[in-house]
Amino acid sequence: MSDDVRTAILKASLELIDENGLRAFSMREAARRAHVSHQAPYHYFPDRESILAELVRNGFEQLHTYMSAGSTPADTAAERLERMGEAYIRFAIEHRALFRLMFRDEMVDIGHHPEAKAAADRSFHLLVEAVVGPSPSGEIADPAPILAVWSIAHGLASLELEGKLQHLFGERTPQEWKQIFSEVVRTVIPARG
Amino acid sequence: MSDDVRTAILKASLELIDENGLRAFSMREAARRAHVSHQAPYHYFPDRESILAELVRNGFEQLHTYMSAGSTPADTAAERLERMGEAYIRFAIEHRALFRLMFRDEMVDIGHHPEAKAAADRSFHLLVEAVVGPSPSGEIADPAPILAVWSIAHGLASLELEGKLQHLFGERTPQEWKQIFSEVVRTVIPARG
DNA sequence: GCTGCGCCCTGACAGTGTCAAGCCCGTCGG
DNA sequence: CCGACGGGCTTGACACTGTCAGGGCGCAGC
Repeated sequence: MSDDVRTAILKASLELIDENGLRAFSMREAARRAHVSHQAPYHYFPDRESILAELVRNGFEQLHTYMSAGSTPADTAAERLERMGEAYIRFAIEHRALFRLMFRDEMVDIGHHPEAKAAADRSFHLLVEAVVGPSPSGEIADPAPILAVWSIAHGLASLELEGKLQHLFGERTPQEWKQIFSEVVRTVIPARG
Repeated sequence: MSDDVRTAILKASLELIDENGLRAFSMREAARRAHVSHQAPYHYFPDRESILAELVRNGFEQLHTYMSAGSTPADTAAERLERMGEAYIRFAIEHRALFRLMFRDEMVDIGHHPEAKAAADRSFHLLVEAVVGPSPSGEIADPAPILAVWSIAHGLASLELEGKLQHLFGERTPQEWKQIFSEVVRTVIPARG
């Protein structure tokens, strides 16, 4: 039964940040929405950051799903990269608050939360394989091409989420943005050796 | 005289985030460091966000200095872009907390602070000119090439600041990172038409 | 029948941003 | 010379936060 409370707290926490941004999350408000006392969350999580870390872990698992859905092995490497970049950006836009949380290390220091870190590593490994081909060993000889595709996707997603693009390029429909994103990704990705 | 208090509060605020991250900032602690009461800041700023907005404005002015220092008109366009990207990333690394603050719209909503927005726009205009050449009119026909160079620089800087690069690629010296950054920037930037 | 423990509660504390009100002192009009 | 005024800063209070301390209730096992 008690897992009900745990999942209710997580659900309430995610709703809070989805509805009103990262600053809207508080343990006491999450507890209120889960209809438990302000101390009940401490029975399942050692502290505030651990609640968020669980959301981050789930987030990276969802991101993994997005990215792997976009990469069927039959295609060329360039096409896979393009679809993976689009999937990364689509995830960011469809889960705005969660994406921000996943990359804000002053809110969740991933080094303190091994399960979240493991999930993040799995997503990252998907990207590495798409760039350099299947490589079971974790070693990365040349980071530059991997960084190039990751940076472009992450940079675009970040600038969009922080409102810099609407702000500077004017309002556009989501459809138009998708078009522009594709163009940018396609412009840049074939450039790596 | 009273400007002394104002600048002392700003100085204390910047020190706080520099020393212990964005979460370390509080009005009361900044007031304490400025040796004034916890309400003195309200005499100069309407609220907490306005203090941070002033830091953001100063930050964008510094970023503008970094970027324009890297673009002397005699060079080729590609070289200018490369140096500007490096300057952008160098600014981020030399002012980690400030850079984060400048791009966190849930901490400072730039739309509510016209002076900060104006400073941000000036930096942005520098980038636009470097990509499409001098264009006094604010109109941007094709956002894709501008977005490409901005995203790569912003993505690299963000991933570095959030600790994702050390974390996944291992520890490297700042010198090595600079080398890798240059390589990435050079890989990507010539790719635009 | 007693003990222990999982599960959840109430209560308290220091810290926060912000509203309200007051105090000190230089300036200025009469 | 004196009284009102207002800029610059203060103390006090409020609701809210995360977290520590401790209690109570119901069930399992001895």
